[in-house]
Amino acid sequence: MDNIGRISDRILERTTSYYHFLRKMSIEDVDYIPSNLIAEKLNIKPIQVRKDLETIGVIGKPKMGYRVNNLLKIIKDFLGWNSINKAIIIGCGNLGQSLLSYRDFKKYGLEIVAGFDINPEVVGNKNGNINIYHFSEIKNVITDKEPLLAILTVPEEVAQEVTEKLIQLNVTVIWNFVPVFLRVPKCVAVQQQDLAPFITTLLDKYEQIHKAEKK
Amino acid sequence: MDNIGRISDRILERTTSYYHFLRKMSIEDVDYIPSNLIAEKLNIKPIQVRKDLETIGVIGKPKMGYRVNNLLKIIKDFLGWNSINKAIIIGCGNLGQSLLSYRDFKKYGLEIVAGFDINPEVVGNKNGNINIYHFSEIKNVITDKEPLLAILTVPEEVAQEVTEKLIQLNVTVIWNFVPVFLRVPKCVAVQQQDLAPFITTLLDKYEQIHKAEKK
DNA sequence: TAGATTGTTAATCGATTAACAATC
DNA sequence: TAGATTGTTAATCGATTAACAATC
Repeated sequence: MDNIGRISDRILERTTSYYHFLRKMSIEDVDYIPSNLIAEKLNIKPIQVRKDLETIGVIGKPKMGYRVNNLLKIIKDFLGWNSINKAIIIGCGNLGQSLLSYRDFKKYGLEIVAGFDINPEVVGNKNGNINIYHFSEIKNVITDKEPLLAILTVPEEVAQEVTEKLIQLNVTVIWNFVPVFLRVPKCVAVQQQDLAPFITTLLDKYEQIHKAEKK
Repeated sequence: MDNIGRISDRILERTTSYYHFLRKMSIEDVDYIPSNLIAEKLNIKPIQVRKDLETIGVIGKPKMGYRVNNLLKIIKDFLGWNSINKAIIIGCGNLGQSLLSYRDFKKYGLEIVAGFDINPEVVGNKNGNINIYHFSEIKNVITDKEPLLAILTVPEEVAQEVTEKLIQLNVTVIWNFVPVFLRVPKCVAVQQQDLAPFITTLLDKYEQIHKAEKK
């Protein structure tokens, strides 16, 4: 998490996929792995793997490849998975609940410390050991828990309003799962989490394969 | 959905965000909008907006900008949101259920036609009007409904096994929400849906803003 | 007509790939 | 030593940005 700073999204994505693949290799007790094997499995070029690993700061051994466990350690560090940041979830409907109960966020540097909703059927419940508070209590909970970021999973109609409340309470890092455009000042970091483009990408991949087969 | 075919992910993402923003403008009865206004709101350069719109195939009017409703129509078509593809969801735990109940997939070209699980508490239930079947029935249901793609939301341990079953049943388009590396033949289109890199990106954005403020 | 904004052509920048020398 | 694979330096490619002419 040091030398990040305008690292391209593409490297981050590839690095995450290296991680998943290497974890598999580690479980299978593979000790060293060469770039061309990683590349082959992930369907990219070996030179790209080597370039990425260079960026990440891994050193390999000629003739051997890279040490799997070393790689895993450095990747985790590079992706910031070794430091934990506190998050709250606003909106505990279906999606909010499923993120609340996703235990693995901790692996990826995130700890969910509270949920919020206004539905009386949900408020007061616990998901694991995470309390779901009424949204009106948000000020106190934020003062208490000091979360760095908020995950937004509210209905479209209230997304903007909730965002403004968050900013007012000094939560300026927002992971927005609502498919809606948020107006925020420049000091606020918003990550728009939209599933829609992935559907298009996936169907496009399918068409490409289809086309190639016909030839 | 015509001239797609190796359109970059970056354009798809930006186009989706144009869509959300323009929908807002449309609701506010804005008729024409110039590229520099879109750019300003989305924090990018006007020339990039114009280049993207050119790629998408929109024609604007000098001095006026682009007609919002026309833009929305063309973007929807470009992103393939006007044709509907059938999908099944494998694994109806928390995440699977929340995807099942996400009614808006239809807007983005996807219709969920069935869910599958092995948990007796879940099998036989309905989510909206979508049945959840036992995984053992998958062959019949696929024959019946003919889905193009499968959404994978199963536990890590069984992801590979389930994938192989799907391929065997000729479902070769897979949207994988399981943070695990899948081995598949080249004729299968997999979209790895990993949330982890977005956390890193978001925290990175935050740090960049922080750094900039200090100066 | 003058001014604003598009659309096109060219320049720049960054990311990917290639070539090859270094090293185990 | 010979061979395989890394790491480095250079070439290519694609995406972004700039400059400006076309047009309403």
